[in-house]
Amino acid sequence: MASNNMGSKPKVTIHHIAEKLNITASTVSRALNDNPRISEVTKKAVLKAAKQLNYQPNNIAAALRNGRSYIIGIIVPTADRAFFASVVRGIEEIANKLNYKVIICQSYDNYEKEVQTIDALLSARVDGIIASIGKNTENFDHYKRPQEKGIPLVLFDRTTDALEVSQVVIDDYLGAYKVVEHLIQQGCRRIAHFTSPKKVSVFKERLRGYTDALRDHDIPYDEELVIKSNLQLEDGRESMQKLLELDLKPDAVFSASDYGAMGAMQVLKEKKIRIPEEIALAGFGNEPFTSFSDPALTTVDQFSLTMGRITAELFFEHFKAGDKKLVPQKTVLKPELIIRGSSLRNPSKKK
Amino acid sequence: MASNNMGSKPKVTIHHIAEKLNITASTVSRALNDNPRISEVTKKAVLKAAKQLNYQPNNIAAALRNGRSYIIGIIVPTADRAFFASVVRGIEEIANKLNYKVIICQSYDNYEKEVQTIDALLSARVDGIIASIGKNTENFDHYKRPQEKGIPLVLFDRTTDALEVSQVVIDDYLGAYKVVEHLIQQGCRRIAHFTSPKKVSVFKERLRGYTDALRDHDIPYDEELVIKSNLQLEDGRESMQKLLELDLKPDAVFSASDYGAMGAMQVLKEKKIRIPEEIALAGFGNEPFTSFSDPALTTVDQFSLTMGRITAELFFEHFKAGDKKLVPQKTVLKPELIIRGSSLRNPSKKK
DNA sequence: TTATTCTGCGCAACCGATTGCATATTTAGC
DNA sequence: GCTAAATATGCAATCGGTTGCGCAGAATAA
Repeated sequence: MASNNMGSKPKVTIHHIAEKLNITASTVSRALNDNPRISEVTKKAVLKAAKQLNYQPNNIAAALRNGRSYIIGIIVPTADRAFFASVVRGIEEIANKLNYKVIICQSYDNYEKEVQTIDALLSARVDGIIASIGKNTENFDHYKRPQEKGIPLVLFDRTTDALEVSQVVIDDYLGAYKVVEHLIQQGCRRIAHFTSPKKVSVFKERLRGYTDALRDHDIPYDEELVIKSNLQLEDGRESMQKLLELDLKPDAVFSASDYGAMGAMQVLKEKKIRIPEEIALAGFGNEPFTSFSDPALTTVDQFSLTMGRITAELFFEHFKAGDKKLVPQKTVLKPELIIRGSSLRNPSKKK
Repeated sequence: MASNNMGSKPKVTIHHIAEKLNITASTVSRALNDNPRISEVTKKAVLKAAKQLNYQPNNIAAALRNGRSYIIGIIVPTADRAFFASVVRGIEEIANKLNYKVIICQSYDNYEKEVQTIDALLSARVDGIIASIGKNTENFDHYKRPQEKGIPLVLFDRTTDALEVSQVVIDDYLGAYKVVEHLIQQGCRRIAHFTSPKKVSVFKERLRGYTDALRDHDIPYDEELVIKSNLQLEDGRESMQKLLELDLKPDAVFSASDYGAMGAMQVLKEKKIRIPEEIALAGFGNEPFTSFSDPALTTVDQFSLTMGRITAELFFEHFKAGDKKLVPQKTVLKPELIIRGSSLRNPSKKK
């Protein structure tokens, strides 16, 4: 009855189990792994002894021997934005089912940090990396390193075609196109757009969707309606104010981020400009708050949870393929336009 | 020039570096760790060779040898709620500075999953665990295991006093008290409260704050004004509807969660009941969306980022203390009342 | 009865880095 | 010029499982 775990670390290993049962560690190891070459009797005895001794397997030792850690690394710009948090959740869900754990790393959109993180994950001997590239990253060499080391890499959302890797993105172009088309259908003709100066593909694609939709509906592109900023709440406010100073004011604003749209909404409400009658509003991302504003914000849903799951699944495909490298694959998810009060000029339609 | 990393795993180890330089692995190891017993000349040579060979340290091997993984495990109910995401971010920030990585695990408020997670983290040989207890957990034995194994554990937010562990919480009681006091000052007398039936301390504390504030201001406690639910958006809607069916309707609602409050707000707006004139509203948590609603929601900020940082710092204190176990310590953060339009009946005050 | 195939388990090397304890070579001390 | 103290590096064990190979004894086949 007197257990001798007095200090702090009992450190029970398979050798202790072996000793207790007068067998070898090999047998214990095989028994614990349910190896068919071990008799049922022995297996039961081992399991029992393991429980009695309060044995805790040491994955580190196993990982060293097998070269497999059962951990995958995730790199996101920030973990506290709803979109990334959901993607991470989706990834974790799938990973867990396969007995994998995930390490979360945040790059904070910082290039150096991103490079270091790759290195750290490689040293931690993760079995693979799933990442979303930081806003300020323009050189992608560090993303080549995992592949050189033979560990799979999959990118999501903020990706690049400069790398030969599989990626999961939503069709930002299509999402933006749908938004603008919808605004046009609502009767808007001077549609402004908030975009980012950064070379991030998602914003470039949204801008392209915007311009193409205009063109396809014979609406001239007006440069002064396209405002570049960091797309945060405060930026949205400033951008909206700039627009209101124009001689020819817009009758709609499509922001490439929900935060920017919220900023615009605040300004419009302060100035008692009616939404959507005078100026319609739409964002992108379907952040949770968009459904709570008044009017609720029209936006584009990115299926973040789904994106996480699909990314993880794609990752494991590559992982299982192992050496016989799969051809990089680009999965494009269809976004969904969420029409809400901020852009719906004909509420009578709502029966 | 001809590198031979043709297959997939070059597997460069310190032995290869040693071989190349005609020294031993011991020396390489010491050189890489900047051990003073190694000459500068050798160190430089080692570093150079390491770079040439594209050497990647294997932390797993080091972890096995030193019994330190430089990884800490975090258990949260869900990673995609703003509050937890921010706490995680705060923890990660501090951990990273000390060269630690974090593994995120989600319990999904599921007891079994929580137990399994503890076990998985223990097997992964994390250097410590930081956790927030799931809603449905009523037996805490699994949280005793890390301590038995000598690895530190710190709890945050959803904690329990049934365990001898350090914890970081906000003063839910005080936060609730302040909210109710504020509502009373705004002239409200029939203040309803949305709470949870679960045995989670945070909700019990908020309820206590509510009742005490009423008592201290000589307002009778009315049981029919306290509605129990899961506190999500839909629950908030239902609860609000119940309240509106009362003979004596409330003139304020204090929800223990922002989501519940938003649900209530939706119902009130649909019924054209003016907020805050007829019914004032307040939530708890300062979720990002609370500032975007119209009217913006009065709520309580929990300083989630700060909580994460403090939790991590407390954790590392314990970690450094090591065997000489520190006395469990409870850090209570002061929450901040954020007064917004949903409860401010005297806007003239806003100069 | 002898040859062959299973079964069940032990032996020992291995994964890659770390470190206490030598050992060899200088440098310093007197 | 000889011993003591540094200095720089090597040796070998260790962390805790895992696994290819081998070897008994039992079961089956011939």
